[in-house]
Amino acid sequence: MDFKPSNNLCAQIAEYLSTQIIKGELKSGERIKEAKLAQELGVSRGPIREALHVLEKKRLVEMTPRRGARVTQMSASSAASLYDIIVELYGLAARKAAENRSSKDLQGIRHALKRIKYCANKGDVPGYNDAIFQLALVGEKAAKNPLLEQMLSDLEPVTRRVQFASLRHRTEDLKKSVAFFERFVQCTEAKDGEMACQTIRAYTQNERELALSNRRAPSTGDKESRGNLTTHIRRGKVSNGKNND
Amino acid sequence: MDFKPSNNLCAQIAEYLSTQIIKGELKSGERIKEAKLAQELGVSRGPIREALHVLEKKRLVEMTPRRGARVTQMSASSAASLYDIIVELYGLAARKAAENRSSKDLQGIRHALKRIKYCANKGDVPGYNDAIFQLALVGEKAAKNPLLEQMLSDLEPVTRRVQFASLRHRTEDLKKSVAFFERFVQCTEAKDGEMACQTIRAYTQNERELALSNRRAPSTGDKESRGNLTTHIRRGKVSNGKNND
DNA sequence: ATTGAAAATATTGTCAACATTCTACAAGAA
DNA sequence: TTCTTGTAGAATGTTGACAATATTTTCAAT
Repeated sequence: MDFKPSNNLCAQIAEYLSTQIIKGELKSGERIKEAKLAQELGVSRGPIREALHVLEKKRLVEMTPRRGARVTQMSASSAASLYDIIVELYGLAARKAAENRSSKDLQGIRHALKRIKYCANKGDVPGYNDAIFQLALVGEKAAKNPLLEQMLSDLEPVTRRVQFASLRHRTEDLKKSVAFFERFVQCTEAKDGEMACQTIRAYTQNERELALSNRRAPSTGDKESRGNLTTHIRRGKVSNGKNND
Repeated sequence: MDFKPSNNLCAQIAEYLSTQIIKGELKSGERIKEAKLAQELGVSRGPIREALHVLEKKRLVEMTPRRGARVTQMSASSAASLYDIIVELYGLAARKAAENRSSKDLQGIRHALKRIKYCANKGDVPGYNDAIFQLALVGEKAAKNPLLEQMLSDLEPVTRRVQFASLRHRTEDLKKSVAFFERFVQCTEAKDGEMACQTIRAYTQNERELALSNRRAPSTGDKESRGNLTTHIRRGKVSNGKNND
């Protein structure tokens, strides 16, 4: 029922940059110059600046006072750090979700599971990824912990980035993951928080191993060679083509 | 060795507002108007805006697109949410700290413990609180997980706010906490991560009970009655008194 | 050729003004 | 009286310009 304000120029810019960083088109450690970006996007430096702050909050860029913004470095160790944390946080979320879920939450969870299975069978990896985050979303809502929900959603871009950087997700991996999710949903139906927590922890640990074992090229680029962008972001009704994220 | 750039006007403003919110001088749900603040502090709206974004990242204010910024609401349930999370996160930090600490880290940890005991014996509650966060700081560093370190330090203001909102910390509570910390340091010396984790989890759970049982008045103020401020923040070399945080 | 300082350039920090949108209050009709 | 609607005021979003600072380049001296 809540329509997007859809006006925030800075939110649009943040979204745009976020995608660029996750997909690796902006490389680790690459510098982001406000003036240049402003000119390229056809906006002023104010919104750019705010967008960079948003990305800093999501840990996709790092800003140093008089030194500007750089894309956050993604190493194997930082990926390990991330997984150490989300093992705990997703585990907590799973426990709380199983304990506190309403019947309506359960519906949403079952629906998300169905979608995951569908994509896994089809071998649709991007769809599968989106479905996973969809399940995470409804699960977080079911956990009835707003702060946790916010923290995990703040962490989502980094997680996506790590996942994108690892060329995993062969069909067999997908099938294995589906088993975890099925068990999680069973626990949630039974309101068995402890078991749900263990299941999701095991799943996340498994993800961790997969992500750490096969990673893409380091891509620690310092040069600013990146696909020249022609998509100018304008306020108003322009470039609102994709609203589903 | 790293001196603060210490120039950031917006960082100073954020620090100032942060204190105001933690101490309850800016009440829950109170609206923060950019123009008014800018005039009061004698600066432009730009830095105010950025400071508000920083506070949003630290979850002390909430910003809605065309609706401005408000001080985040602090209820009993949000305090519970917070503790659910930091039980996990501090537990993880404790385990990693015990496992990965260097001997130099151990020195810092022992030093912090000594300070905690000193303040607890003197009954110096503010000093005790600072000492606790000092221990947390060196512990987080010892854990060798930069992301965790950052997340916990982002969470510190909210934690301080919750602690301030609960009028606990009778001397007996302090003593009890000290016992936890002593055990934690023993575990860290022995590099027993599992035991360190359990200890800190138990401590945090205990803190949670204390914080939730005795809380101050709700203070859900909507009126803008607040001590008029005369401390003008200026850029340059003014108000650089404290560099150690 | 190398090193150092100083000028030149580039980039971020800050400001004041304009544009847009929300809120509140009042006036009028049912 | 109560609900709707229009207008005035206030607050935020955005912009371009100026100031302060970091980085790079240039040039001279060893």
